[in-house]
Amino acid sequence: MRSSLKDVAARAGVSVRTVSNVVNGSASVSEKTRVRVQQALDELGYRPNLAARSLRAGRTGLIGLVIPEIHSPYFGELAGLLVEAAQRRSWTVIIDQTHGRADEERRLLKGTHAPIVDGLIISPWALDASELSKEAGSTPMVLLGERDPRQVADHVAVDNVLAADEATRHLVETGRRRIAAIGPQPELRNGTAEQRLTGYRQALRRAGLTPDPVLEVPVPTLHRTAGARAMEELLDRGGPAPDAVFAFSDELALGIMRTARDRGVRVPEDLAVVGFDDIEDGRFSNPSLTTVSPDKAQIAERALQCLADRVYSPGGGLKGTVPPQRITVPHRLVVRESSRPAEGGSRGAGS
Amino acid sequence: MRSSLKDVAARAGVSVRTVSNVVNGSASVSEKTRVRVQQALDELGYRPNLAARSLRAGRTGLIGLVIPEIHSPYFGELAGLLVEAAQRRSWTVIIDQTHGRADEERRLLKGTHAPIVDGLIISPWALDASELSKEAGSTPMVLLGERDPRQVADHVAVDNVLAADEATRHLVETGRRRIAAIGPQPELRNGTAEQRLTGYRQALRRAGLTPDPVLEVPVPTLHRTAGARAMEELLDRGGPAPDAVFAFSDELALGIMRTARDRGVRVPEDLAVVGFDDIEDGRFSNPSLTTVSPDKAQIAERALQCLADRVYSPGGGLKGTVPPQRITVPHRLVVRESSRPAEGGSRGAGS
DNA sequence: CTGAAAGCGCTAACAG
DNA sequence: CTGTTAGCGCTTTCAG
Repeated sequence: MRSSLKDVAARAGVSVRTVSNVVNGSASVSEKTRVRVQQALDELGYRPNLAARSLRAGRTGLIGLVIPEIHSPYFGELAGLLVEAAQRRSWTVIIDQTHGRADEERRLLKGTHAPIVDGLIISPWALDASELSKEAGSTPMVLLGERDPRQVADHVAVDNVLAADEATRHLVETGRRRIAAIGPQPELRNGTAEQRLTGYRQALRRAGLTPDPVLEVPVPTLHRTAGARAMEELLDRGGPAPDAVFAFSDELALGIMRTARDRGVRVPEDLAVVGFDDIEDGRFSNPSLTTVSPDKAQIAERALQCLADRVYSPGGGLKGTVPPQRITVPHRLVVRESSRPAEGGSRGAGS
Repeated sequence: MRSSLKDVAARAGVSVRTVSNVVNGSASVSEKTRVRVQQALDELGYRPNLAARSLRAGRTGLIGLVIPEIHSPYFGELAGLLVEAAQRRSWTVIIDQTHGRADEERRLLKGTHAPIVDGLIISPWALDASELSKEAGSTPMVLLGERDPRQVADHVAVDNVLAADEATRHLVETGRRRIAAIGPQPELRNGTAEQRLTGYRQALRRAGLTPDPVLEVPVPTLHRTAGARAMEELLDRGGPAPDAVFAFSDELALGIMRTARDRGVRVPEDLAVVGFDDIEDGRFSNPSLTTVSPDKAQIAERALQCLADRVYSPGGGLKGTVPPQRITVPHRLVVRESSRPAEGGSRGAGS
């Protein structure tokens, strides 16, 4: 059995109050007793009981991270960064996956963990912001990469329109003309794909090109398989082949490159490819992948900052007095082999 | 403010005891009062306070997952599966990363979360089993992929010696003779790399080949970069070039293939490559990667089963009466393009 | 079938 | 500077 404050107090011949003070440094304790108590603490291997502490404090020190899937490279990297940022603030992270399903998003917000976490960070796919905030009740919540017209919660995201515009412009500037967009997800309530589509079209128009619906290929998921399949579709449609693709995620892009290879389409000579997310695979793929790189560390840091602002402030709850924030995190375009102008072929390491 | 049992009781005009019974179905309640209480419950949107419940029960419903890094593809996939398996048992998972550092492994076991979790699943790199069990104290613990001569804790792992043997044999059978092993990690206390090396040598000897120390390249980590660097080293050493590589992880293998490409070494024609882990990237890489595929779902399931056996049994603690188990999970060799006999070239999808 | 009350371990208000 | 004690919300023993 683990020893409690009472046990330690008995052993040190002081009251629990004093022991508590020593443990937390909450009030001044005479050096003599402090040493004695510390010794008893060590001897008994005292560890505070978190449940009791939470019950008292009304806070658990846990925050929930709700994402579509842990094993996806993008969310995996993000989750890792969030766990570390949380650690710095003495928070512990509970991770849950929704697989992008509405019922799971709903369940995780209200049912399973809402009562136990101090706050939530969620990357929603199926639910829109107002429904999310309804489910979350009064638990402070930060949305990742979600559009929220009515501003009901805090947001942290890159400027998706701008980023997609830059990616597309890069393709235009390297001489591409039939630029496809693989990644729109009409069924999702998440605005991300929509924003990237907007940026893509915007860049085309600015370059004097007309967006062609045939070149906009929707996908059911952002996985490699979906990318591979979408590319097959695109090639099978007949008509003039695309000479570039802007993929809404790196995973899609990797699937696209796989299909290209299977069909004898050379990347980047015949087809330039740009992805989004800057996952590690893309740095080592063959060819290496040009991509939009969001500052993930900053996403993690700012999201936690938002939560902290609410959890530790009096009127901080979601329905409290702290106004919802919209935080835009920087991104940059990383050019690698998959979109290099066709001069040196595909051989050779990227810089 | 969230409503408590007392609030509900007051509203329904009954005692807290009765409300508690309705919530938990723990004793029989007359239909009439049950309905009345249920109504009060709904009206107030009652949610049990987990902290209080844990304080009472002495259990938190949380389990800790301690892995080197969340964002690695292998651990990401495993973490996802564990979270789901835990959900089925009404457990919630806390994930922490050690980056393979001894101090982090120690800290996470004893300091930060040990007091709050009901059990631990750990994939150790830096600490050996007996030190781990010392740090964990009496918290039930399951080790993933770790050798433990003194059997101080439960284990779940594939048969690494056998798996490495099979992978190497496959290379021998497709006509390779100078087979390198990239992945030994002498500094790590984790026995995994060592076991894979044993299996590799064993297969070579059985085929009448003599293990050559020059072909055994140690690595500092299991990342792509380390693989790329190790391959460069191997090629720069001079002497006859290897015609195959057994990499101790898929990530290493992907780095190796990257270097091969940069150096003009064709895979699989000039160099066959086999990895370990069966991560998703390997299915979409160019060429696709032959690998040893451990049954990850079963690893997750069995690990949780072990924990459940201890947490829910009277003498179940780590130092209790339940004897430590050693569970071996199945694996299979998945042959893809990277090790195909050099006949059809690298073009064409793998089956 | 239901009520009263003890107590899980901790913190903090109140005394001394 | 330190002891005493109430009470966080819940489960459960003991009565009725």
